[in-house]
Amino acid sequence: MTAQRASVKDVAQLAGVSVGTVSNVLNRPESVTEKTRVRVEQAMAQLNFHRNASARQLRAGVSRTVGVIVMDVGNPYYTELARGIEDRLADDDHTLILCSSDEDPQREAQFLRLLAEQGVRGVLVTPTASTTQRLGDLRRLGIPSVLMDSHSTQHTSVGVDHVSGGRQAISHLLDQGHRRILYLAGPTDLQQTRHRLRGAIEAVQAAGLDPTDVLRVVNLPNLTANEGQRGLIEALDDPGPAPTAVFAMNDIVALGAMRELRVRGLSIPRDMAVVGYDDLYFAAELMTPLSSVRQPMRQLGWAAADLLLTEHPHTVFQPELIVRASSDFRRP
Amino acid sequence: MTAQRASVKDVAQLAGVSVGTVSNVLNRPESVTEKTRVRVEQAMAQLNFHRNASARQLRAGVSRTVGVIVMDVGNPYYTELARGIEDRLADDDHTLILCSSDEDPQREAQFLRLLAEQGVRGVLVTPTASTTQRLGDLRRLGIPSVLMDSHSTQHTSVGVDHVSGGRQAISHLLDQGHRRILYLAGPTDLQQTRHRLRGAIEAVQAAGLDPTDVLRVVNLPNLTANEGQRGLIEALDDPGPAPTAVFAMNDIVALGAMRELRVRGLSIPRDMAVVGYDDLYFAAELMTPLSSVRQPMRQLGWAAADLLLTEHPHTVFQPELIVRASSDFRRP
DNA sequence: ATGAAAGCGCTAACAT
DNA sequence: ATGTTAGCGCTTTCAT
Repeated sequence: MTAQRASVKDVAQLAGVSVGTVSNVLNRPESVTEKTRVRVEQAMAQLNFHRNASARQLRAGVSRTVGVIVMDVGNPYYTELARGIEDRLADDDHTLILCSSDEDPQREAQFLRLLAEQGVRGVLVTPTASTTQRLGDLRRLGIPSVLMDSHSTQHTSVGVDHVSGGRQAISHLLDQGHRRILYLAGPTDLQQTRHRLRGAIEAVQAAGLDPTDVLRVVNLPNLTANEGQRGLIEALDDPGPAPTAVFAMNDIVALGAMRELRVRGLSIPRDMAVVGYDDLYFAAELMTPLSSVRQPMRQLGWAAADLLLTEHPHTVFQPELIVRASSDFRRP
Repeated sequence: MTAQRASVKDVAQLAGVSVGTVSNVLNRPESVTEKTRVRVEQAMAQLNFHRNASARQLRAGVSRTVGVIVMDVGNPYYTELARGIEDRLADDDHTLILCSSDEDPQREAQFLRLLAEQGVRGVLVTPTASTTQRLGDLRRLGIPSVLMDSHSTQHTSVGVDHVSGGRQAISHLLDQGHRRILYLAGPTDLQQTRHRLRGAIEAVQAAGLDPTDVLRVVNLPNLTANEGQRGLIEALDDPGPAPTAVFAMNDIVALGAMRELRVRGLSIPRDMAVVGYDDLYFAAELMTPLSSVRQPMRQLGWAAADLLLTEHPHTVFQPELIVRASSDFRRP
């Protein structure tokens, strides 16, 4: 009763053909007589045959699996990205192993090793700082990779223009009359952090102001709600003039910041305006609907997978600021 | 310059030993002289050797990968579940392939086939209706499976007591004076849908009331915010007395329902109380903080993986109602 | 302690 | 159109 896995050999035997013919039915059905094909297929069904992917890949040398490493699977932003990848991969009958680095370079390295051992067809990564070097190792193993949500001259990548995103957010806040703005940023070794800062600085300069007067940056080690809350506390408890607006690295960080504002009885956006990033699906439904910079994550994922499979180059995607109540107030 | 993957053979050659010895270094390092071990390890490092998981698995017959199929990776509830699984698997050096069935039995079947071909060590599933039969096929292939967030006498499973969850939610609403309650449910073929309904009915009966008077059920084909909104529209546009409270299948459905209430200018909880399910991390930060039934998803995932690996049985987990503003109003 | 060799299931090149 | 067979990289006896 413990029927083990049937192999091509078993199928061949039952169908009264050779293993080569079974393989042909599997891979080149047109080269097989209708009659024998049907017979083999019946044998397969009868034995509940599933081809052994390990053996197949060992022989063929290439797998139909792609590794995807995102910074945080708990963040809907990244699952949406994964969805886009999956859409594209499904078209070519590939599948995906999804890993969450949790922004931890060690975990990331661990996963890269695992994926290399699995012999994946390629790797798609939203990189942490130290990623790029390790991808060189992979490439030397013949495993291509694509950076997502990031830009690199050394590696293929699909990117979003984070400079533009930062510029849009800060321009908007400046337009609303803010002159002291807190940037709740990620770690500085994250490209997104730096690019958005650059955009922020550009926006301030374009308004004829001095960035060092206007911008205050707090770098958070993790992009969680708790960290966002902690970052805001740190900034508010600091002596000196308090900021009147917050630009958060993502909506989850913004969520934490807004929580703290509520705890302190500060009104959003009158006492403090807030702009997030990613425009997650619940942004519009928060206690104060959250302004946010929307990114086309699904398309981005699609493009990344397409780039891996076909090497068609893709252009840089553009983010778009969505203004909602959390920043919709013009300071006198 | 196109250095291909190094194999044990290459390592053996460089180290001047046999492949068997290399394998021993990998799998039984204690059976090898310190001196040769070091030499082999150096050779590995020099060649950037990664063992080929396909070959390894083909030979060994078992893989260190576990398949996980959840209903919707976009829902943080399920990614939290996946985190729990991963926690447990990492302890035994296993990894996970994460798949999202999107509540589509066809997709689910597709993934099960894929996982079988990959020869995964086991499969963990949050099942749709038709799952259980297909798991029989897997078992016949020697691949064990564990149902999560569900209960079955035919399969190993780790469950949450959804009857209790439904009972807690409805008892609370009855306590608040509600006598016409809308249950925005999932498809009836989902066990969770049925169990929570049973709990709801028990609660109504325990209050000495007639369930058919009190409860109105709308089954949603998909558990999305848009469906939740649509379901509420359907119920509100229905002639006859409108409900005064909504019990939603999950927080995302609740989100959609609350959106529609806002569109209509109805006040939560005065005009309509809302209770969700899962207690997602943003539930407390919504426009009206959402009451919700919290489930210990991370522990559940941990238990599921533990069950697969060790066959230690686990008890049924208990949900807990968290009351917030969305239902915190006693009707006169 | 180390080496030699068989074989896991499959594919593809070659033979019939 | 179908059969035969070598070999992918690894682990695991069995010798030495």
